[in-house]
Amino acid sequence: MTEKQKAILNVALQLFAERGFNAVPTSLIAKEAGVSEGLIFRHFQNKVGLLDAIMQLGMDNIAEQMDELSKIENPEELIQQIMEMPFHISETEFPFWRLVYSLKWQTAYYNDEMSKPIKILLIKALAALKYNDVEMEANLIMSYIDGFATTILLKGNQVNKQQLLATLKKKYNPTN
Amino acid sequence: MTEKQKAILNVALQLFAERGFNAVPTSLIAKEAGVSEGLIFRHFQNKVGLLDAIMQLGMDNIAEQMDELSKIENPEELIQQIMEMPFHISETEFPFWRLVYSLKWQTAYYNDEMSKPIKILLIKALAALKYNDVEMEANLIMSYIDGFATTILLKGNQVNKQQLLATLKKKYNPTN
Amino acid sequence: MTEKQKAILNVALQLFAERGFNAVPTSLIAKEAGVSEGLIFRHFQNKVGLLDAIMQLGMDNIAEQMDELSKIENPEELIQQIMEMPFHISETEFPFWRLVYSLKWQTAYYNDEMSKPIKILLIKALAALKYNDVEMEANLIMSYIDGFATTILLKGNQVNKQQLLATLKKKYNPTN
Amino acid sequence: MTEKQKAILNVALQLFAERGFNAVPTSLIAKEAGVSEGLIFRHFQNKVGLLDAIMQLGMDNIAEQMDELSKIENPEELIQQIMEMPFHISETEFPFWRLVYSLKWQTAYYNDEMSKPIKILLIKALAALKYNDVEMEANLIMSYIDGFATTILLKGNQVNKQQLLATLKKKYNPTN
DNA sequence: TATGAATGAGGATTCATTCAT
DNA sequence: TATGAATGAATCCTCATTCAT
Repeated sequence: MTEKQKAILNVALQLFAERGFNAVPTSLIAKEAGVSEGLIFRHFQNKVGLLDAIMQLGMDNIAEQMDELSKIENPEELIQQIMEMPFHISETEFPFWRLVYSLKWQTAYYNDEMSKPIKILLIKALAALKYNDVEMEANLIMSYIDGFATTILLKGNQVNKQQLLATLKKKYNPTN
Repeated sequence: MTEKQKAILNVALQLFAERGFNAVPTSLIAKEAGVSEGLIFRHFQNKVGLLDAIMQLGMDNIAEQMDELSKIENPEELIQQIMEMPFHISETEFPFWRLVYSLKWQTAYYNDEMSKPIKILLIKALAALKYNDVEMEANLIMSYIDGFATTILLKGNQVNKQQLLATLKKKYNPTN
Repeated sequence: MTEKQKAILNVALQLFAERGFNAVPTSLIAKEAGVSEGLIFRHFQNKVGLLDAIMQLGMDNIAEQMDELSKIENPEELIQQIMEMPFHISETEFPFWRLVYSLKWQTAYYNDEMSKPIKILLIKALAALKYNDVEMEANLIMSYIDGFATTILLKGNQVNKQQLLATLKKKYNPTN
Repeated sequence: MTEKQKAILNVALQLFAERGFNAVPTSLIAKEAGVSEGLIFRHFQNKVGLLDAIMQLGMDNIAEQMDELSKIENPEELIQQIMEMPFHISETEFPFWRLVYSLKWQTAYYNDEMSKPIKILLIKALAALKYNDVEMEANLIMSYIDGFATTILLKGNQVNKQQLLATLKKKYNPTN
């Protein structure tokens, strides 16, 4: 991958995340990335192809994080870690996750591809803990996660992440 | 308000909610509403004006619900009712809430205007219960709400709302 | 049909006939017709839609001429008239026929839709004259017609049409 | 001429003949020929240069056929041979002749360069036969040729060439 | 109030062509 | 000789918006 390709992907991710996919013209991406508009199409076929490439890259990163999580053997610990995920999103990952969440609301694209692997891990851990309704409990936790992710991604530093997490930890106990 | 105005507002709401504001051309709204393209602009000035009108109408509805909530005097009961709000969104309100949530992700428009009155109510109730960090606790609950709203609005009937609510009720106790 | 629609159709026909469909940008059509480029697409959907409209109009005209021809009862006379068709193309019909012939060479579009009704008439007349191989004789005459049309449409007034027709008439006798 | 040059010329000829010069992007030629896009321009300067090279090659081939024809001393025989030319186009020459005929209809390029040498030969033969209006008779025959070429190049094997030629031979006698 | 023809700026995409390697 | 990344002008088309009726 050339430097210019990387520049396009980076700039497009930032802009899509900030303004939404449909609100960003390819001409702006080209300008901000310092490349000709034609180059976007040469490398990614069309605007959706560019989005696909961005999502693919992001999913590759997630795959690594998933690998880390799946190494955790204690189910309680695993559930805890999964619930804390939104709190550990790094600055560099913010744009990607903003994009993922904004796309959720446009039926046309990627709905919840992104969350499936997490849910599978969760279900395994919950089953190990002998929950009655594993599916429903997983839904509940996934909802929590979506809620925290929404707050953190949208409010940014308007909210004290560490304190919020502490409050959550006091309250939530997976085994009760 | 004429029948045609209502038709425009209805159709626009449905389409904006399904595809996102930017992805819906005014020409399509006109066609689906059975009116001329010009009429939209005569009534609402421009596309953003149409969105404003939709949001205003939605907020008027919420105001009524707020009035109901603010009549609850028991703070625990109030908190409970607020947390359950996403579970009580009626089918007819789905498009409006989908629109609200999708707009959250596009910095350009309405960020959280919509949630402020709820948060204020919540803070009052939490203060009455002598919470230490009222603001943080309110943030936590607002996150929960966003999470459940996301699940319910996006998954629709793929998820069993009643069961999910029951599971939540077992777990969550505002005073612990 | 508005004046502007007619202007677009006229200008497009002239330009397509002169330079070929693919070599004419819609921006040029708009400019020459004195309309905005958008109007072309509003009325004809896309560039091919514009071509379709032009062809449809032309075919409607031909239908009238076909009606005239089909009234001729004497088969020899009919064949004679058909063979002379290229010589009677009026100045105003030139662009249309140039377009028809130029499109023949681009497999993607209208191949010989245009000539079918003529061939059918021809076959009927030849059958009435008890030809052995009616189909083959029709092919021969259609080839002649294509040849004369090619000469007349491409050479314009470089060639003396009347004299050429006279020479042909001396030579060709359908019944020999 | 390298293999790659030949590949470019071959592929370009096929594509130009099938779809028309303007409808074929150089990128497609490069891809189908298995060469880089830049190579076309290194060898042929620009797209028109490529067309020129194709036409030149074709004309060189025709020159050979012209030499053969010009050896025929009997004028009646010569005229006969010229009229039969379209029937003797080999499969491999089809694309070239299709291209020649399609270009006739786009004023920008080669008009009838290609037919001039044939017409000269024809005029010589007709003069030898003491025709009154040699020019007009030549035009008539050239029209026939264009007509048969059109039929044969466009209808391909939908039409029985041998039978059509036989029918023509029965009918046409240059000296009547 | 309502229509729908018309506009023009801008959007995605294509394509001939250049150039560093 | 050959590649393929890169360009930028041009092309088809969309869309919010205006305006005469």
